[in-house]
Amino acid sequence: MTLEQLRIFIAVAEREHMTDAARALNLTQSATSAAIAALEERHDVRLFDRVGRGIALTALGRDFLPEARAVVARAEDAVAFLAASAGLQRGQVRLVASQTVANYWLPPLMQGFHEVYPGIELHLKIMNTHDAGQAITEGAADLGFVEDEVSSPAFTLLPAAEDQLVVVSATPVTDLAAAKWVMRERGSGTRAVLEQALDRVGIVPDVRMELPSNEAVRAAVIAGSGVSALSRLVVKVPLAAGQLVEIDVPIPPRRFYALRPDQRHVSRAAQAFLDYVLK
Amino acid sequence: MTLEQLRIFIAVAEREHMTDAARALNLTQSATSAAIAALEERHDVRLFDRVGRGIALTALGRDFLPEARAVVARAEDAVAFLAASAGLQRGQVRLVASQTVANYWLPPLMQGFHEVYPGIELHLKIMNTHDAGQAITEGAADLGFVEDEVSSPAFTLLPAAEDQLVVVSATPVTDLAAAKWVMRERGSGTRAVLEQALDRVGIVPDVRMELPSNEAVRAAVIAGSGVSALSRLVVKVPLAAGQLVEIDVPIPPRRFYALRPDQRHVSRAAQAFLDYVLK
DNA sequence: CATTATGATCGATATTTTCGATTAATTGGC
DNA sequence: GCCAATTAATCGAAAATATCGATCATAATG
Repeated sequence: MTLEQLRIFIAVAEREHMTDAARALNLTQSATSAAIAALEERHDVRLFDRVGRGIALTALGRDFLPEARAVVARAEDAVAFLAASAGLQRGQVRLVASQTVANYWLPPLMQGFHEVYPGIELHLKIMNTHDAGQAITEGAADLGFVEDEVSSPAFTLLPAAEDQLVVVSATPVTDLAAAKWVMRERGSGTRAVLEQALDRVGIVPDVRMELPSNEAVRAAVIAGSGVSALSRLVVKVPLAAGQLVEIDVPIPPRRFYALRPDQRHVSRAAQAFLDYVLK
Repeated sequence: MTLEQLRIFIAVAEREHMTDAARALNLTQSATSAAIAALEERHDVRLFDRVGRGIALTALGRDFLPEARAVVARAEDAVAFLAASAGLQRGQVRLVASQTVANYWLPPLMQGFHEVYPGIELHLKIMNTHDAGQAITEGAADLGFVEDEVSSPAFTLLPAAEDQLVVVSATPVTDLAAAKWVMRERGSGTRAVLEQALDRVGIVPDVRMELPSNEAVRAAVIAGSGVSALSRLVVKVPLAAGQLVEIDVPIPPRRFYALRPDQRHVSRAAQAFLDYVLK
C-alpha cells in the first residue's frame, strides 16, 4: 500500500470514473488503472465493479474510502509538520548563557524574537562559560552566550553586543584606592575584567566581600558594603533611582559572545535566533 | 513523502544507526541513507545530525518520530481493514427475497451464517420476484432468493431448497371441489403453483378470499374461512398444534431459487453466504 | 599509528511506474 | 439496427526511481 495508490484510489472513487480521475491527477488513464489494479491485487480485494463501460464502487470500496482518506490526511499532517518547521512556524532552541547575559541581556531579545516567531520555543539555562562551552560541544544546547572569550574546535565564537562595566557605590567616593570592594567570585567574567582595569590604573583592591551573583553584589553595594563594578545592564535601574552613584573609572568595554557549534547542525530555528540577536 | 520513507526513518530514528536499521529493514545501507536523504531534501529539513562517524536525531527529528509513527500506524490500520474484508471477518451482504422465503426459509439460514461469520452484516429486504430481479440487475442488492423461476441476462438462477405446498383446512374436508378457497393474491408464487396443481386434478376453485400474505391466509384458514395451500414451512406449527389439518392433494414440489448477478462482482461475503445457503 | 566502524557517494543494475497505442466492450445517436 | 464515441484494460517501450555493490572520507578504538 502506497500513499500514491491511496490518493489515486480516492480520486477515482470520488468520481467513479477512471479517465476523469486520471485527468485530475495529471496521470494517464493507464497509469491510474494500473495503480488501482495493483492496490486490489496486492490486498486481494475488489474495490470497483467494472459495470458496463464504467466502474462503480463495491460495498467494500465505499467502506474503504474513509479509511484511505484518513491515511492520506494523516500523512498530509506530517508533511505540514515538516513544512512548519522549515518555515520557522515551529521549533525549539536550547540556549545556555552565563549569568549577566542570561539575566540582563538575553531576556528582552528573547521577548522580541518570540514576537516575530511565536511558534518557536526558547529554553534558557544559566551556567558558567566553561559549562556553556561543554553543553554546546556535547549537543546539549543549540546556542551559547557568554561574556568571556573561550576557544574550542567544537564551536565558533561570534562577537555579539558590547557591554560596559561601571564602578558604583552607594555614596560618592573620592579615594578609590582606599575603598572597600565587593566582588563577584573568582572565575566570573565580571571579576576578571574589573581586576584587569584596576590593575591598569594601579589600584590593588581591598576585597571585603565575594558574592556569587550580580544581584547579590548589587544589593551589597546598595547596602553600603563597598564599591564594585557591574555591567551597566545590572545597575541601570538603581543608578536612575539614585540608589547608586557612578564612579568614573575607565574600564574598557567588553564583548558578549555567541557560541555556535561547528560539528553539529544549527537548526533553522537556532540560526534564526542567532541572526536576530546579532542583528 | 512515502510510507516506505517513513518506515525507514522510524527504523533509523529508533536506533540512531543507519547500518543497523538497514539490516533490520533488509536493505543495504546505501538505500537507507538515500531514503533518509530524500526525505530530508524533499521537505527541506534536517532530521539527523551527522555527528562523528554516527548520526543523532535533531530536535526536529525527535519531534517528527511520533508523527511518522502515526502515519504508518494509520496506514497499517487501513491494510488491516482490507485484510479483514478479504478474510471474511467483515463485510455486508444485501439480500432481497420474496415473502415466503424471507419469512420462513432464510431466517434460520441467516442465523447459522451469522454464527460462522459474525463480522458480516446481513440486510434483508422483502419484495416480489420481479422487484427482486430488478434489484439484482441494478446492483441494489447482492443476492436474491425467490420462489418462482425468473430469467434475465443480468443474473443466473440457481436452484436452492425444495419447498412443499400443503393444502390445509381448519376441519377435515371430504369434497374439495365444493370447498371455499382462501388464496394469496394473483402473481404470488404460492397462488400460481396452487392453481396449477388444482387444474391438474380438475378442480376449479371457488375463491372466497384473496389475501396479501401467508400469515393472513393462514389466519383466515384457521378461523374457518376456507381451505388453502401454503408452504409447509408456514403451516408447520399450526399443523402440529392441531389448529389445521392437512388435506391430501398431490402438489408437485417447488423450488426456491437464488439470484446471482452476472455482470456485477459477487463480493466474497456474498459468495460465502451463497455457498452456505446452497450447502 | 594502524585498525575498525560508519555514513556518504557513485556508477551500474533492477525494479517500478508511466506512457502511448491498441483492444474490447458498451452506450447513445441517427 | 448500425455506427460513432466513450471507457477501462492491456501490452510493449520508455522513463523514472530504487537498490545494489564498491569505494571514499572520517572518526572512534586500541
